[in-house]
Amino acid sequence: MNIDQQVTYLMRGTAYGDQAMHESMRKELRDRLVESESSGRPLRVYCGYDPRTSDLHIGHTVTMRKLRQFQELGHHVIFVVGTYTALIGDPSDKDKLRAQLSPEEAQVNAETYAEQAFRILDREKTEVRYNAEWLSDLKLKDLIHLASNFTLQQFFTRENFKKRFDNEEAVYFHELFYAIMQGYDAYALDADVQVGGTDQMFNIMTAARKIMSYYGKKPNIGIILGILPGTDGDVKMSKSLGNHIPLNTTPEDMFGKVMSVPDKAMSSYARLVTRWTVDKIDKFENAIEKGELHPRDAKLELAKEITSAFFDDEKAQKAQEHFITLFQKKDTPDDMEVFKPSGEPILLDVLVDSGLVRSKSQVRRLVDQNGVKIDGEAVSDPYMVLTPPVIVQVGKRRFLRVEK
RNA sequence: GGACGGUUACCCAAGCGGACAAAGGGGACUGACUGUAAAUCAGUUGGCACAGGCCUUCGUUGGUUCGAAUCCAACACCGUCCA
Repeated sequence: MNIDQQVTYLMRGTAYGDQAMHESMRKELRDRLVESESSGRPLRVYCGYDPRTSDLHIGHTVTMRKLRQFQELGHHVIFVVGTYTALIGDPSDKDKLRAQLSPEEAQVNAETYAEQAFRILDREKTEVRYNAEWLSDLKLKDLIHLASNFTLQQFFTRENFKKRFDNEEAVYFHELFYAIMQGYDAYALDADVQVGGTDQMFNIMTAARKIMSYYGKKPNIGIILGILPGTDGDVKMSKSLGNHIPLNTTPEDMFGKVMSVPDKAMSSYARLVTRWTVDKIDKFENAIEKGELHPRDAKLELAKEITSAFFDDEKAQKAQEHFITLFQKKDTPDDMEVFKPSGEPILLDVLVDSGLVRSKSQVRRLVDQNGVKIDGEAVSDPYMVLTPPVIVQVGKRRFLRVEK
């Protein structure tokens, strides 16, 4: 790739919400890439991750994929685990105070976090750092100096703080440190580029750049990426909103969850979580728009790519077949859980004992709603005695093979 | 330190002595439909009991009352304002 192609590649999926800012970042990135090429010094690229959770979803991987791209182009990637910033909790994307995390919790999460990240990043080429390494050494006077770069007005023009302030909700003093600490990370790492979501705009574009200039460094370039919507297609993917696609799941589940994303969100998914090139994405979108590609087939393609990116081609292929048998042909899947009842195989007990349904009342409701099928036939009596081997289906996608 | 306000099911939130297993919304689940687990429409959403019914749940503990999510007291936690 030549420099301009690299710039296009690296700017893919970015969202600055402001054309001028986009242009200036594009230009700075280009200059820095040129400089790197002539000096032979790879750029130092980093992104920080909050170890608040260890259960990653594909929304978290948007930035990782971007880091991976830098890696492919030969730059140095630093994966920063915010063990120290986690003591505060990023207030950026919340209109509520976040719970603080103990150092022990943060550490445990951090390890599983990094482990999952290597499904995307090249382990050999990734430097993992914990920001406690440098932040815990800061003295009060350092903090005072750092803080002197910011005004309260800057913080309170940020929407999330302003909203809380106006609603007379608590805004804690320590929350203001978050941006400062993150800015210091960039300085301590001597970063050329910092990657983050649009919710990190202030932390990256204002805090980090200011602090770096303050210490006489060249400010880092912000690669601000769009936010991946959740499976509802509207709001940011997050576990607490229940619209997430976890990384630690089966290929079948991941495939199905992508299929359940509304059509309107397909383009965000294509840009943010696939390995497709800019060209490929353009073609993909055009084909849908012109009606050459059926939205259903487009989504199948998307789901397959995404599943394959996190697993592999073979598993993605299987997941797709599984999906088609189950939902398009409405057949039963090949592999399903097997349960061997201990006593008399009464339907009600089998469903509860096998863990397929939570309670007996729930089973009765499902039976009333025609939601329970035995070998494809809807059941009306929850007390019926099964004659194994038999296949019990609950709803559309829960199956159980009952054997003797 | 003072003055208020809050704590309700998975989440948000109404209820302010009996009609409360507790409105409404979100989520989730089921069915119909379809292009999919999309959209739309309908239903379900504490547990046990084949029904009547029983049991547990409205921050905690105690009290008032025939009867408490609702009233009182203490405690815990959360918040706002004043100092």
